[in-house]
Amino acid sequence: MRIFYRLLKMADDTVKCYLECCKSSHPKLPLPHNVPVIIGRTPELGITDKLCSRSQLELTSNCYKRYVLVKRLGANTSQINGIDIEKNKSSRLEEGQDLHVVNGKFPHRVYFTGCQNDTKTEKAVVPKLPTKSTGLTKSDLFIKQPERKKLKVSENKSKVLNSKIKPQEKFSSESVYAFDSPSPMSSRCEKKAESNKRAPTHKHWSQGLKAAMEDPELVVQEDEQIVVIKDKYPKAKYHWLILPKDSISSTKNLSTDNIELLKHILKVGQELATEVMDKQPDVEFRFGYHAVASMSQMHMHVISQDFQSSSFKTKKHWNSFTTDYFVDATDIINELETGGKVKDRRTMTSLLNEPLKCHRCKKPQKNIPTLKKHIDSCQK
DNA sequence: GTTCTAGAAC
DNA sequence: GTTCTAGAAC
Repeated sequence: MRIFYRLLKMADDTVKCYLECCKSSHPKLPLPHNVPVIIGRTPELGITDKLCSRSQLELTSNCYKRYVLVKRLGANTSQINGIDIEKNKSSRLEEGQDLHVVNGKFPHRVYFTGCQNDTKTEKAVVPKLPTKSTGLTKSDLFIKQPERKKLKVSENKSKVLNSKIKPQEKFSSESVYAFDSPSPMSSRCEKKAESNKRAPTHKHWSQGLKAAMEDPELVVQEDEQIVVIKDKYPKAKYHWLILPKDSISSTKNLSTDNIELLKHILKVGQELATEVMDKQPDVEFRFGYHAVASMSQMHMHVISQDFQSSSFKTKKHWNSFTTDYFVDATDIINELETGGKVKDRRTMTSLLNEPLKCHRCKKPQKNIPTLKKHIDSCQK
């Protein structure tokens, strides 16, 4: 037991957790290890939206295991990576995941710093805990936020990094979707964490696209609004993803403000497809979004309809691109233009278990190998 | 999202 | 026996 408490103390001494506003609307908020911190419609967070409860969420960090438990107390929904948190239930929030405090608004993230000796973190003195015994208020938790580094702005002109479009069968075997961007921890602490299997330093797999967006091996084109990447596991001869540079975790968080962006994404996708079809008129493309995407950071698929790829392996792969689970980009745009929001499609996940059938002739298929043979020859 | 693998299906 | 899949783990 003593060892257990010593380990907990070590975690508390060396790793600190902070809640950061993605829009920099307020200073970062320390989340002391294992101490529930309540956030909501308070002056400290700058949230005035009445749909947000004053006690919307209870956050309890685990600095040792590097995650935060998020319990929803408020009546309206909160989301982690676009997925609703049920009332009075706790969901796990990991570094890099998006936490929307209410109704897809007020994006925040958590991060963990390394040790106290780390020069990047030494200014971030963790205040005393907001317990009744300390008598401190929530505002006591706020501290001065270091100035953010300005990001480089891309050139205005669309930049084609790899204009020669080839079928996507020869990708690097490097793990592109594994998190590999710089950690805020110092190298000394990285080594320390690396040696501790129970304190993983990598981000959740669902954050892999964000790293992929910065990988020159994958990026084929970009402009000031979007990035086009090759899908690392293409499900057809041609399969790209187009992602906005602004942080938008899923289609569910879209508003009418994003209509022009969505039209731009579609236009870029259509131009890519046209480049292929000019040389191969028989190649067909679709442009769309998964009803419920697994990977964070909204992305539109540009995918040829041959489905000839060694990465296409499962019923889920097939149904995600050939049933209504694949939502045409034009449908998403229309929904925003007519209703101001995107339909909630969470119930559509059942489509992923539908029996296999050919997307052209609709003939049922026994299994994946049979389906693959069939679609190679089916002309409808 | 992928990988791995036990057990079902053949 | 081999092939295939679904679900757990990551």
